[in-house]
Amino acid sequence: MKQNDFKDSARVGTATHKKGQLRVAEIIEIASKSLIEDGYSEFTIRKIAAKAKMKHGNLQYYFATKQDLIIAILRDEFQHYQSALQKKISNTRYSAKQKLIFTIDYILRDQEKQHCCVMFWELWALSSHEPEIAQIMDDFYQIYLGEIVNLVTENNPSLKKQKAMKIALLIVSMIEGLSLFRGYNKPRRSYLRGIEKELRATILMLIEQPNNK
Amino acid sequence: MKQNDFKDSARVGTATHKKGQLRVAEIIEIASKSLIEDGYSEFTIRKIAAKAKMKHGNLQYYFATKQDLIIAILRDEFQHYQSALQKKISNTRYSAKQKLIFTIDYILRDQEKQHCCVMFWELWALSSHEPEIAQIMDDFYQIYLGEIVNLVTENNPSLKKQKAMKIALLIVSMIEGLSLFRGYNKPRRSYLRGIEKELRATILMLIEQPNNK
DNA sequence: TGTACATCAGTGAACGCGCGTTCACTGATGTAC
DNA sequence: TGTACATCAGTGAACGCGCGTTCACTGATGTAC
Repeated sequence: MKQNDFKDSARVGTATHKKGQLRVAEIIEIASKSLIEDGYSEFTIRKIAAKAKMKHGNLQYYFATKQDLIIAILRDEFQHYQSALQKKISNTRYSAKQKLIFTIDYILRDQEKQHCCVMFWELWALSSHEPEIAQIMDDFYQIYLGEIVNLVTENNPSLKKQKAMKIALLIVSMIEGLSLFRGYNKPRRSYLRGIEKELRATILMLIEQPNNK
Repeated sequence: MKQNDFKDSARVGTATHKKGQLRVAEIIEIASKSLIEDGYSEFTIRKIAAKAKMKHGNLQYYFATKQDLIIAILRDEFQHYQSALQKKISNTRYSAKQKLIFTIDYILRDQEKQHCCVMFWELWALSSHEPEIAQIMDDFYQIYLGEIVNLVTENNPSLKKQKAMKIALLIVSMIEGLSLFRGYNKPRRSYLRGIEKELRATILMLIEQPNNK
């Protein structure tokens, strides 16, 4: 069997043996780190192979094209965010309000990390020219929004569904937009001091408003 | 005089004669269009020169390096946004509240355009690895925020400065974040219907809250 | 436990290509007199 | 108005480089008997 039969199959990046699986995970980790730290213009098969201390021919045994690799990274990354978020929210030890606050705080803490910020910013930019990446982005935000909608209705059951979704959308927009100002490496301006408290208060205000639809 | 004396000077992209100035403007326009439509990975000196129907040697007479060109595009672009915004806001025919609403609506309308969306998304991504671009981004948002702070305090003079700035920051974050959901080419989900009205109401609610700092 | 064999993992070399940049040169344009 | 000359604008060819991808091949590993 010639190697490019492998490429043509849907099994790209999905090794069957343990060694291969570890290798795939290793490549994804190193490649995503490289993307974050060096930026997309330094994101090349050859540079990543070098960082992973392997020949680039070998890297391409696992990921036949550069596109396959970047897709794999993003899929992996946002699956992690998704499950971390869901795990946080499904924790039943807390009241609805506590869960809301804890979730916001968790996202805000994550948002300060280089890895998280840059990954999202790259996702947003890449999605405008790569349909497959746009799909990953859409999938992620549908789930993210869905979780926030649940938190919103749990905190104010009187809200109609459409209203709750709009509120959730504004909350998520506000949080994502905030990353542009308080994310990694952004200047620490005075008005950022206590912005988290202000954000929490605004979110609660949004949720607790009477359903005047 | 050798040509690269020109490159070394600070006059890159600033032709002295009319013909050269027109050429610079033409290049910037074509290059920014190219960046928006084809994406950053297609953004090369040679491709842009071809689109401008000139030899790439000639393009490099005006912009000595690729970096110079992208910087010039972004500077030019965000200067336009800035002056358009300021022009909108400095219009004194309207009341404070009208100005606020009109400004929000103006930004939201702009946000639906491919050019605007993609330009911002590229800016956000590029700024995390290019200090000079990070500077352009910071400059722009400082002015943007400043204008919104003015609108906020005009609409509620009782707000203390730090509070007004926090409110402005949340407003801008919410608007910028919304571009991820209602921007160019994003799926038209049902909860997006009327989100503009919801946003306006939320912004007014934020501004009109008593100063309980 | 040993062995034969299929598949997996890794190597090394080559390919053609487009890239950014340099540079000597030419032709066009503006300006000083 | 004409002319000489400096500067501006544009050409064409070349450079070395790193890129993504291909492929024949080898060595390592797992599995069936």
